[in-house]
Amino acid sequence: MPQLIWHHPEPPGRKNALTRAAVVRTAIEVADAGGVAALTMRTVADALGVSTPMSLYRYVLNKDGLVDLMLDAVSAEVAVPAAPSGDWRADLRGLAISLWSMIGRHRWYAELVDGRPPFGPHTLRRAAFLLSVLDGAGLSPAVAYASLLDNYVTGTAMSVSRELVLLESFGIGSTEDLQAYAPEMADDSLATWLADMPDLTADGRFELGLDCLLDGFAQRRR
Amino acid sequence: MPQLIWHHPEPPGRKNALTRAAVVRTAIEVADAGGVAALTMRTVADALGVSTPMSLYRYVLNKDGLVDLMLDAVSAEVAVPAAPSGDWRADLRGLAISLWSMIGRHRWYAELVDGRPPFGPHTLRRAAFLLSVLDGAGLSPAVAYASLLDNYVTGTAMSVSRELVLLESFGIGSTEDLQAYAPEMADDSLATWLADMPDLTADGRFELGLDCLLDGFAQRRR
DNA sequence: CATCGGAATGTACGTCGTACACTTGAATGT
DNA sequence: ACATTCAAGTGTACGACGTACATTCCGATG
Repeated sequence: MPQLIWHHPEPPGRKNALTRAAVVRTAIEVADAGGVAALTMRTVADALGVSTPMSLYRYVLNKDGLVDLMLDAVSAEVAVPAAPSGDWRADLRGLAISLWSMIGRHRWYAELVDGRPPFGPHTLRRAAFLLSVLDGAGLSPAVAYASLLDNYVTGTAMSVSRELVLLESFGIGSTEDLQAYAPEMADDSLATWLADMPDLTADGRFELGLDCLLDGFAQRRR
Repeated sequence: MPQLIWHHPEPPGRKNALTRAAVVRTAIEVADAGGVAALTMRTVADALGVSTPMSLYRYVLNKDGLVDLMLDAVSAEVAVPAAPSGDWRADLRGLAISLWSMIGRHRWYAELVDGRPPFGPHTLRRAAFLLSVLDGAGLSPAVAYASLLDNYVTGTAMSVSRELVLLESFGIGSTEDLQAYAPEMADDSLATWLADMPDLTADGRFELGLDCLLDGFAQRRR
């Protein structure tokens, strides 16, 4: 049974040693800059100025622990009101958009979050608020709606983030590029694909889907 | 600029050699049985009975190529009607559910699909049908709605699949287990989490969200 | 000033994808 | 029928990964 970082308090330091917070902060910077692929114990150690990755293990238990801490650290950036406002739809929308914009700053979040148990303190606090809003809105079982919402946000974010990586690594910047990769796309309705693309920002797509989902929620209250 | 497998036709074989189809089929079996983690050039080579992973490279170019071929091969399992039926909602629902159930048979699909460009022939055929249904339904820009739908399906599948892995690897099977991992969850509304869980199948959650989304679509036709 | 122990290091192992050189044996030309 | 060719499969090796384990270093304490 794997251990979780939440059971391992940071060891007390004697001098100006490394800090768990410093390790996590640096790891986040590394991942922000280079994506999940760049997040390596070695790169983080290098960025911290320590000479071997082994130094980090004292503070973060192992790489999964580091990831858990990173996930929870950026979770702290999503705004969680103290109590439901009474307008369930605004609360849900705000929560989702806040999560979405946090992920925009830390694209690696969407790729990592589903791979780890969601037991960090900030994560739990946000989940508690979400459930209470849903409960107050008469949407039950609340867990179902909560996971719908979260899955929608992280699923869309993941897809967008991967899309960006692909566009970049394959250098697809025009219709011609695309046709070079997929000649079959020239015919049929697929040709209209890119024609619609320009004014379709990721944010626009996200909010469209979010509002669709919330419409569906509205029709299922009781 | 990375090459794509679609530009590399299978090399002609002289005797009863390996086949691209055999490699892909075996790789799918490996991934079905052991998940993404088990999908290794070496494990596939072993399963095929060849002695080194290098033998596969003649047929699949590299691991990304193998993944592309696997993704497209299982894409062939989702039923794509020849033409829209006239009932856009039924068409969309059918397409989404068909994709969902395919992913149920090949859980690795959701984890890999967003990491590769979607240019396989079956994938393109399905996309073309999806776009034509959306176009006929007056949902435009069709690409936006198409990606919403696909992201919803794969996002939910990914989340469910990861959830299963977590449940298994952490052995969380009861409320007590959960509390052992996250003591804070005892208080607040979080306690109700597991209480609702029992009769919440993954399929149920999926269809609930799908219908919410489609409700939202319905309100946006023109 | 000696010693103790926590902090950081260095080395090493097994895994991954895959580059590259090599062997082997069936199909081909005469 | 035999020699030649070249594709199919093999073997070895490299750099990167996570991380186990033993070792060194150095500041705080007796």
